[in-house]
Amino acid sequence: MRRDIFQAIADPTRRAIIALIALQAMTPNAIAENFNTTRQAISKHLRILTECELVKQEQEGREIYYSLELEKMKEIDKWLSQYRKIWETRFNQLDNVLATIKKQKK
Amino acid sequence: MRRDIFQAIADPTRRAIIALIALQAMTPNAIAENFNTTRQAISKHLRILTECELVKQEQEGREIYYSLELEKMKEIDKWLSQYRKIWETRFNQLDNVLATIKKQKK
DNA sequence: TATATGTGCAACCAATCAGTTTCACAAATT
DNA sequence: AATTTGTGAAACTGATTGGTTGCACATATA
Repeated sequence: MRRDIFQAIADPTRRAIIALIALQAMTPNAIAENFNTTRQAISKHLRILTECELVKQEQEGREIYYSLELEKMKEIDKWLSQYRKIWETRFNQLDNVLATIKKQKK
Repeated sequence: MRRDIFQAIADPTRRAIIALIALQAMTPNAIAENFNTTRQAISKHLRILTECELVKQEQEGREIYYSLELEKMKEIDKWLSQYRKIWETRFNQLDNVLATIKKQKK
């Protein structure tokens, strides 16, 4: 099933999961311990995150380790970059204005 | 009303609105012309975007101009930066590995 | 082999969401 | 003064969401 990354990161619990598994892979049970919900609710969140490939799984015996797929996070960065370009340009323009003012003062 | 930015950008129509008004302020009518929905639906999206301060309004007679609040977009960038840090570190680590391999070849 | 453990899936439910239609109202135009 | 134009708000609707409970099933452990 296709999934939208932006819709995936819209939920605060899912963002917290992402933060948790960013540095080390974790099992659903271990992840669920950090939240005030059932294991099944976390399992559903993990399914959504996996479906949009923000998270990958690795089976190890009966345990499944979930970890962050950083490559996919870059897609958000890519989307954001078009706006970053704008605010950097505006910042430079402001910089020029300030430089001009400074010059005129001299 | 408080609003979550991530929930606001989850909707594809709202992301399209953001893209539209990123470079120039626009009225709801002008924005709605670009979509296949009613003006009222766009009005609702604009309300949500305004509530989380991703978008600001400027009244001009009976017209209201909506434009992007770049400052707020930076909050997404800030959230993303913790993960950018990780992928940059990993990239450098990979870089070191490659450098070592290259050295050994010599 | 019997039991415990780790996990995903399906069915259900209340809440929220995105959209429509209808209305209200102020500012511009005739 | 009457009409048109630009807009937001309210009420309603079907779809989606996040959560729960109950179940199934494979892998460990006793």
